[in-house]
Amino acid sequence: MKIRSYKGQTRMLVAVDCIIFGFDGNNFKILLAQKSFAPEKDKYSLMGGFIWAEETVEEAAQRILKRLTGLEGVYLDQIHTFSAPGRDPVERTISVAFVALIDIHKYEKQIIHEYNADWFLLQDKPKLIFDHDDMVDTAKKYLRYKAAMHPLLFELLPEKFTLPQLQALYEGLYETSFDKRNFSRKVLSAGILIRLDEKEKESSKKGAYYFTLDKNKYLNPSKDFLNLIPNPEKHVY
Amino acid sequence: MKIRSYKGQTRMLVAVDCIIFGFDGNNFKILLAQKSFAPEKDKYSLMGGFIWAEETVEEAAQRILKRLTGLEGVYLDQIHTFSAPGRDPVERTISVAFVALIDIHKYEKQIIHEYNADWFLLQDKPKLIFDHDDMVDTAKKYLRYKAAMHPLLFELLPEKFTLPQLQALYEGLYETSFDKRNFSRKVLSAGILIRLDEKEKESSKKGAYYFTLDKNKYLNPSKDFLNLIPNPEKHVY
DNA sequence: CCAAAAGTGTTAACCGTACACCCATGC
DNA sequence: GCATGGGTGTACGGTTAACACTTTTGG
Repeated sequence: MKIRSYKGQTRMLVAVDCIIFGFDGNNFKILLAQKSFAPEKDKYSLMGGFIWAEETVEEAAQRILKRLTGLEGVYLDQIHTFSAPGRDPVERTISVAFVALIDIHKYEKQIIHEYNADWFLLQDKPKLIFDHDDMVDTAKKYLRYKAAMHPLLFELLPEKFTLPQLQALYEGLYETSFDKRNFSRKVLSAGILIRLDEKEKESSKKGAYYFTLDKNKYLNPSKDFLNLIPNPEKHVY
Repeated sequence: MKIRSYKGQTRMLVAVDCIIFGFDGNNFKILLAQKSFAPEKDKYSLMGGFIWAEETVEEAAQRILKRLTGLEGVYLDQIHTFSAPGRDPVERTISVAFVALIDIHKYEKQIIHEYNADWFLLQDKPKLIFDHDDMVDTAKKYLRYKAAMHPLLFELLPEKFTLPQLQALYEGLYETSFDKRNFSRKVLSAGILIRLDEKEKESSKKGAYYFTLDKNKYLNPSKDFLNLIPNPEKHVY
């Protein structure tokens, strides 16, 4: 007997939802969409959508990000699949959650209004529909966990950035503050930054040197572990 | 306009697959099932199944483990969702992969033959159907990654175990060997083990003390990070 | 000249690793 | 009594973290 079909099994909708993080220089932000139709009209949700018949969940997430930000090749990590039977009251839907990290300056303008989307401070985002608040919690934990050892937060910064900006980014994620001498020594000893001659002069009289990522070393890291966070057990999970 | 249904979207099957690890005292093993029906007859696969209409993927994984091992409350981590459109040639199926850690001595007997299941040495498992080899690779990486900092490998050992057994377990996972003096100092300083008076005398004349987990401290770890692996960057990812 | 932020060096504590010998027992 | 595996302590080196002053320049 050859099985050519799986009879009697339940088919269901499969969606992806993206927790899109940005950093404005001082605070972590998250991109949320306001639903324009019932039954969730005016409520906020993550950016998401159903997956199509001929694409993977990763492709679906990239497609949705392209549509909402105009951006291709966004940094994406699949983090968890949410499957409670009642999570979408309309119809059973499984959702695969992704963390997306984008440079907030590049995409800010095109998005807002076009899709009813808005950046929110992570700490005062509105309550979201379905289990999207759980997804955001999971994403925050994931990001803290992974960033303690992997250099992925650079995805949130522009091409050129200063050490004080980078430090503010880490301090924002872990809601703590670091000694700047130790921080700069550590991050520079990782050997993935190149100092430019140019200085950023907006936020101080003296000006801070711009740095840029050494793409070779970043993409082929000899040492994937950064350890920028002292005492990770204080902050991670 | 109220939306009461999602029209025009593709419904699909959702499955779970479990990468079930065991440790026989010397080697890591993995539990595989031999398919008894076409079109994959005689080929090996992971333990899995479709999820039902009224359960989460976690519940489905527990249900399948209960059926195949008789065991409830097995240690389970959701690791990744596999969604390539052609991964199951019969019909499009999304699969959520789980790592399961079980005490091989407890469940060995009931399983074998009942479900055409068998333990294989991880290093010489047969080729598996679909993308199950990818799942096993992902699971191995996940386990190395997580075990470097979290005390989860105890799930693979019986109630009572010796330090040499515990060390062999870690050495097996990372395919390396550790200095036993450093290893025992580290693991004991974590404060989650209780030494019993009893000794294990099978594998040596002198006998090795049995230890057991301090459940309180294990379940409410003050310090979740073990750091049993020196130079994690050598071994992890 | 003063305020504000950037940049830089030293020291002490701790952690990680290497390393070697004695112990207990069954044969 | 000897072979086998179990158990233990020390010392060195590297890493981490704590700490304060000088530099630059716009106003």
